[in-house]
Amino acid sequence: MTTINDIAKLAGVSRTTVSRFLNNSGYVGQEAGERIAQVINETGYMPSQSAQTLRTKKTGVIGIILPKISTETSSRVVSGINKVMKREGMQILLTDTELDPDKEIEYLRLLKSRQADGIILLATNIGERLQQEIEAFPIPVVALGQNIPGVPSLTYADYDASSDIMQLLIGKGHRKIGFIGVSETDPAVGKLRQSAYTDAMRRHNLEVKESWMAEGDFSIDSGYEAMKWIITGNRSDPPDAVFCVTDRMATGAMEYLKEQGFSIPGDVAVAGIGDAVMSRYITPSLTTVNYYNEEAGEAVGEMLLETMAGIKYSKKMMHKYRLIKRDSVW
Amino acid sequence: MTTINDIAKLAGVSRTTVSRFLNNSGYVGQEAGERIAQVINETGYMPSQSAQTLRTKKTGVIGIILPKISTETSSRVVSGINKVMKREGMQILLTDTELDPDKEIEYLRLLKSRQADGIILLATNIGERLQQEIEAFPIPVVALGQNIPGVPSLTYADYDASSDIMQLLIGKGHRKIGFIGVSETDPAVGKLRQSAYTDAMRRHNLEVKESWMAEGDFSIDSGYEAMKWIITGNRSDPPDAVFCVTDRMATGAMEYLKEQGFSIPGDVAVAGIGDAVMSRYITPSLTTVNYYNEEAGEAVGEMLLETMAGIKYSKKMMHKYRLIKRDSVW
DNA sequence: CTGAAAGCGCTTACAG
DNA sequence: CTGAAAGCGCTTACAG
Repeated sequence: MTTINDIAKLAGVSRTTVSRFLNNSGYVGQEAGERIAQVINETGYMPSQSAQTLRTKKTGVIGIILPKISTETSSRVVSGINKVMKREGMQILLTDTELDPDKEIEYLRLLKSRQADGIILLATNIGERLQQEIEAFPIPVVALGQNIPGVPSLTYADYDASSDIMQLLIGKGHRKIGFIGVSETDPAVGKLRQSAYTDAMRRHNLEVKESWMAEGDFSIDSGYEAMKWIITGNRSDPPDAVFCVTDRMATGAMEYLKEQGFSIPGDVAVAGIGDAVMSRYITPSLTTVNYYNEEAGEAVGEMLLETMAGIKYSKKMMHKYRLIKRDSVW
Repeated sequence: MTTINDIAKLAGVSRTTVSRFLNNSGYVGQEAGERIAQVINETGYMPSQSAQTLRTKKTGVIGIILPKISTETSSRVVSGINKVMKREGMQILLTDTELDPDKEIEYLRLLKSRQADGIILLATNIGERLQQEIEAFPIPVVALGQNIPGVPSLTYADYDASSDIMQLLIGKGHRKIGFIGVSETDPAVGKLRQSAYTDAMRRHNLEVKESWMAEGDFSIDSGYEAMKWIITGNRSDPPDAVFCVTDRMATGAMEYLKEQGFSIPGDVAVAGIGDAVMSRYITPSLTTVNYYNEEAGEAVGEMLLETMAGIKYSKKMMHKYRLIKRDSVW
């Protein structure tokens, strides 16, 4: 590999001058500059990132910690983050916890060792240890999707969006509303969305039956199983609507309902959250809420940039969302 | 940041010894080792990657060049690659060309400057310049999805899979088969799949009507428009089946057909390629072929590892696939 | 306008 | 079993 020394020699100047030329810092004589430019061109020289990093402490890389790489939400978010990082000439280092909370800490450390300039964390839980780790962390961290104390966080409007869904369902006359959620260890998706459900039911004096509530694990299959469990357990008194905290689980739930001959939304209305592409094309199309994940990615990217620039206040923001009424709810 | 010098001082040894301890190279006294281990633990010390890289020329990072980040195929592939790279303790640097061929070269150079240990290229085209760039490239490159001359490549069985689809359609008695493809600048998806279509038609002495063939751009909408164009242009003699080279375009095509009151597969059978999750849940469910993208990602990851290990033969492999018969074809 | 020198944090012969 | 020293490829005061 050609180094800055080779360039200097070939151009007949010192490497100091080459460096100045490269970084556009300080004066470089006209003639010298031209010779350097030429040599660089001929050799296809590229400065060594690791040497630069060692000196400047800047890698030009930010790390993203994702719960799961191959998910529609993740890829939309990454796409948004990528958009702003590209603008800044920064690269992205992807990291995937596969939903294992321990890995969140592990990757935080890894990214530290790789000297990421900043980190975007899409946490699924926010335990003690995680918070401690971040507190003493030498690298700017921002969170997306979960509110982490002391960390600039961009969250989705989980409670509000869920309330809107419930409002819609109740407004349409549904009284017996089931719920398919996920584990409450996930504050945003698990707790918040469920609270919105129970709060809405109570606010309208509707019965919250334990047997109408089931828990899935984000997968389509788990939605199918959850729906099955609810229906099987309430043969005589099935719900007439079901709120699923995720489009994928809603898809599974619909699959079961259709198999069993329930008409949607005639017998049972169904609503989800997330606006997966699929939701528009299944039959009936799914009523859901769009979280503008890509824009959220951009926004959290900007937050990170600001934080990296030294703006230290702990910013909390909630991202916009939009209720999308389709055919699975009348 | 704590450095190896801090650790050495705190443990009362030289940094040479700490380095040996860290890398498990050469002898380290029992007692010294224990002290070092302790100090490292207390400080949470992590060696600086850039310093290590500068010395060893290994970054532990591989680059992936993707046509588009937020796509089901991409995320499956990345997930597979990630699986094997994680095993090797390597990180992934993601790069997204947004379907711009110039960026393929740009990112190749970028990854060179970042000293990626290897590169996996998911090209969409394979122009002159790209090949030249790779030829003189100092870093191992492998390709997925396209066969690049002189480069170890793992390709999908585009021709065979498409032929199978056509065989199925023809076997079911379809004679007037339409085609929705993509630009032929894409050798794999554009050319190969189309060749399989025209070859199959000719082999069975079926007419290949220009007006039954349309071109989309991978998007659902473009499938919709392509189908519309075909139907509109053939009012008196519409095809009774259509082969779409992509599930997303097939989804759009079905959407249009359903809107227009065609029954699927009664009036028009539809088939795609890719096995998007969605394909299983739309109505009717879509006949398609599964390319095992995640496994392909693993396989190409292994190919890269081998290439990095110095195995230089230009390996060409074709990945397995599976025809999935569902309800959009009788 | 330009260069010599120090130093970033490691690893690796080499010598003991 | 351990350490001193050189060097990886840069950038950045500093001096001229």
